[in-house]
Amino acid sequence: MARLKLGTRIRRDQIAEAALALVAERGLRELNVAAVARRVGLAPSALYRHYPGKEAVLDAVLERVHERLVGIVAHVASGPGDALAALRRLFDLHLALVGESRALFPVLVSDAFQSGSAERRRRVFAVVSGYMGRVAALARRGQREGAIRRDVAPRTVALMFLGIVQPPSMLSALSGGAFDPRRPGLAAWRLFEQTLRAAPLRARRAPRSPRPGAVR
Amino acid sequence: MARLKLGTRIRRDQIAEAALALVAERGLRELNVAAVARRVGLAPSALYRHYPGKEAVLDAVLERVHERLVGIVAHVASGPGDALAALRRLFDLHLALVGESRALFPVLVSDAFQSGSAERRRRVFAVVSGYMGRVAALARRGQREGAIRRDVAPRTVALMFLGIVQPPSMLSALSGGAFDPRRPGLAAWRLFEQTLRAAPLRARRAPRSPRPGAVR
DNA sequence: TCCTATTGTGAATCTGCGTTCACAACGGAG
DNA sequence: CTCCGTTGTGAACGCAGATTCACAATAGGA
Repeated sequence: MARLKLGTRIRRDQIAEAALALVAERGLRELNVAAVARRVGLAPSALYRHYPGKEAVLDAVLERVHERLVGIVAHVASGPGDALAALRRLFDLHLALVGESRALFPVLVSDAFQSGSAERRRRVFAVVSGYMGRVAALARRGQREGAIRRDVAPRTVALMFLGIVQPPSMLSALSGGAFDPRRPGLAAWRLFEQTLRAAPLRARRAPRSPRPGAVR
Repeated sequence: MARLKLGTRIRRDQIAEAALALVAERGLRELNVAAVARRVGLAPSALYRHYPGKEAVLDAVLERVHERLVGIVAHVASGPGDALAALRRLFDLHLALVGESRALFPVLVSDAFQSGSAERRRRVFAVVSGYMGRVAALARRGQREGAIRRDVAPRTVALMFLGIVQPPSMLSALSGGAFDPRRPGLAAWRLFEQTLRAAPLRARRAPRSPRPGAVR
């Protein structure tokens, strides 16, 4: 083994990064301490100098995914155009991520389903709802800008956004890449986008009355 | 242990049923041969008289879930009303199932993500796309009936349907029941339903020309 | 009733994996 | 240069769970 000695701050980073990459490349099944250690260039036992155990490593991975998701939304939101354009970019980014990282996000959610630990489920739940909260905020901005109809709750928009992204991702990951999520995903996206825009056009005719079809 | 001796046909059924129930109640983590055998009233070793191994049991469970899904769609499709009403019932059934069976379906999908076996992934993929195919067929019927707009590919409808159902299910399962999928799910559904109905009304004005907003 | 294939049992085995431990090597502070 | 806390190592331990095996009990036909 490499006899290099590094500070624990650096090692923690390396280990989390290696674990993240392993999950992305080979799935959670392959995530054992031995594999992570090998990837970093350490003996398995060395890992315990920097993390109390495997669970803690997984927590660190989850934390990274969380940061990544938050970062992506922030990046997309700060780009040009209205909120709807930002959502579209988010959609593209999401599908691209699935292609290169083997549905890392669904994989972590999957783990939460199986892990007996209620604590881990709570954490994953927090990450997902945090993400949805940010998407909802983007939707709210879109409503203020007039790009998105106002008779839909921002949370509903976020939920549906997730619904547009998730199934294509899932199918792509399940098929091992044989199923290309771009095409069917895009069709669903177009319909979604069209739906989000639709109402304001009609709303101009009857500006005030809360129409019976309103969704809240 | 119960000294009862039964034919292998019956035992296979019992074992698959017990495994299915275990997954639904406690998740995949708890699905070990010992637990399954205990539930059937057998010693763990007896299980191997009827299945070659644990993998085969899981396959049988997947098969049952497949049958159940197909059955649900068939049941819903044979009910009263148009295809849109049937889809609505399917939506309700799905959410109800999540409540009582701890997101059995996502759990199996989750397993496929983690299982190294490409064979299992293929099987789960087949089940999911089979299900989607049937939903698409329902959507096609809806288009023939005039209940669903015709400028959307049936497969896109099926994909979006899955997208409407999946996120609420996931959040509910993750939160351990604290998150009630009914309310936000229903809001998304209403928007979805409204979207599916919308176009034909506008199409009457310009019956022929493939409008630019058409989604295929 | 007896016989035999089938089904059931408990103990033993095997394996993968997380974790611990006693000891060695490193590297910066003094 | 020396010392000591930090980091790294290989071997060993413990455990959980799948699988095997030699043997016992059962059921149904001859």
